[in-house]
Amino acid sequence: MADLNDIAVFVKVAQLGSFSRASHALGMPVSTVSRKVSALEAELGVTLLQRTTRKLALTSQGQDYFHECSEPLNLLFDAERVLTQTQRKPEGTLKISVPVVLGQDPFLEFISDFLKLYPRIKIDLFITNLFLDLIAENVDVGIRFGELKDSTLIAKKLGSQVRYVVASPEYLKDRKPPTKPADLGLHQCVLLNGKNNEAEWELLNGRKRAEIRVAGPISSRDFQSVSTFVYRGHGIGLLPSTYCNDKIEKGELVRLLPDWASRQLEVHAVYPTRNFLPSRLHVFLEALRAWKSPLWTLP
Amino acid sequence: MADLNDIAVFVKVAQLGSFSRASHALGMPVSTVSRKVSALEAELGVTLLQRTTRKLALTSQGQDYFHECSEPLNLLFDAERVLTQTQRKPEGTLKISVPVVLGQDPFLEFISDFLKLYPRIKIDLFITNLFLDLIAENVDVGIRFGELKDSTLIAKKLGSQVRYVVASPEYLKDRKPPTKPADLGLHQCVLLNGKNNEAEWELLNGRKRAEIRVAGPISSRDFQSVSTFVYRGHGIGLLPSTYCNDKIEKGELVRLLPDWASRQLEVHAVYPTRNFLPSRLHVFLEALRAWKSPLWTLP
DNA sequence: AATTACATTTCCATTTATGGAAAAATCGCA
DNA sequence: TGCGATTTTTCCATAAATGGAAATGTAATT
Repeated sequence: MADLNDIAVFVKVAQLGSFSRASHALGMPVSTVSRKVSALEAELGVTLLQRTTRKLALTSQGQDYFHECSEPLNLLFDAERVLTQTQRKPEGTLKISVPVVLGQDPFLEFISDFLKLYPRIKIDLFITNLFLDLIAENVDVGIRFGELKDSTLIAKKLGSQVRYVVASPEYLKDRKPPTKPADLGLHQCVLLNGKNNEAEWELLNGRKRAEIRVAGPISSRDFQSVSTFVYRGHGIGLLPSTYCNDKIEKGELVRLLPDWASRQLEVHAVYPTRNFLPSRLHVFLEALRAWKSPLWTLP
Repeated sequence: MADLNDIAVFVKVAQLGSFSRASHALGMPVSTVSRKVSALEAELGVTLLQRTTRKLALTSQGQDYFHECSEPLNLLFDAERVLTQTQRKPEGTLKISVPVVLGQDPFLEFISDFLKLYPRIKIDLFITNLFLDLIAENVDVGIRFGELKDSTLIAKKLGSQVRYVVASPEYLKDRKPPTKPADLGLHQCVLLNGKNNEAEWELLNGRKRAEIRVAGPISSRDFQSVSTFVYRGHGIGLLPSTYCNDKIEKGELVRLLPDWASRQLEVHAVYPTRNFLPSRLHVFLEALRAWKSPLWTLP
């Protein structure tokens, strides 16, 4: 196939009816314009332009070819303009994947505020605990708790989360509080993502580690629900510190086994490697970094 | 603007989902494909392809850009295919300009035969004695009698024409035949393109030249008509030898002043300079060269 | 877990394209 | 008719692109 840049040059010459004017318009020397048009004619085996040093006319084939090529070239130019404009402006669709625990008012409010700040951005939100291959699923960014698996993604740390063993005074009123982790097995617990309303809790105390099988009457998939049931005395919970600290201070919750806590989880925003970050992703990451989430503490 | 060839390469990679397959399809080394796609991304400031050495996926912007560019590139490819196909096959429209004297059955029959031979060719015929600028008027080919003026045209000699002074025996029956050119002024003459039924005839006899003002009752614009009136005894005519020789041999016409004749006119096919002759023009010129025209003798 | 196969990226010698200047040609004006 | 202005074409030193080989990295297989 002919050199596409030569075609664009030819079209510009045909439009302006002059090699000189075309060279000005294209920002290239007249000698280059001349050579490229001649090269195109040679490649096609067709005379497109009838020319002397002072006169220029399209041959009938040149006219046909010019008409056939003008529109596609305009479309290509438009495609580039739209692409680069979108890239530079915070606009377009962001596909975001977050775990179910984030699918709550605090995060939804954050998203709402973000969209009010950037009205040209659209959000396509996946709230799932399933592992998503961000590249294959064409997801722009995900939020991940805990260890990261996919090393081809870029990770930006958002914060960290530690969880405490807590219960309401009401729950504890008629009960003997646990004095060691194993005692939890004797208690009703409110679970996050329990299986058959059972779960394994891993607790650390310095170098000491305990794994306890716990059970309870209620299991839910997000900390909002879980914490509400804990607050209302339905059992002991293992809640992020951000859900507890205020209430513990106010006496509305009691921290149990205070020397023990969950393993500290790192929270990251992850996204596929890109040489050029779209503006919309860039501003989203910045907003995310600044957000005081109830689910993690800032670094 | 981005390098259009880079765009075409990107589109092929996106289509085939592989640099290697794209390099085979495009007949270029994989290193070139890689570099061109990277160059395009750099120029646009956008990551179009998400890639590891084993995985390739379009970013959402890459997908959009791919969809925007596929159709225009196909259109450009089609335009080239149509152009080069038309160039190689005898098809398309031929614009032909001929003087009025050719606008007769013999030439029209020639054109008819030509079109039957090449049914895909179309003829746009100008029968005019006006001088046409072939380039400006986008005329493919013209037939010219006499000296050529436009040096930027290519001329192919078709033949030559000389005209004789003749009259029918019927006309001469009761008249004294002319014995020198000046005597023609005393006779009725049948004119070609006369003004007010008068014309100037230039006759040569070796180095001798005579210019005679002649007049007559009939003037017409083509040799078919003129010769018919001469045959029927309406006066003396200055007819192309090709119209006379047979009839002179048969005694149906009498050549007068046999030492004198018109200046010899060269007949050419002329067409604008072209580095690449369309097939349709090429075959037309060959047919014209081979045609035994009543208006000129072959070289 | 290690190795192999295969794909993409990078490097460098060679080839090709470019841009500026000069040559050539044409048209308009005096 | 001749000259000057302007445009296109050609030439050549320089810059950039290319293609092949090697390097790098990833995924599949053993």
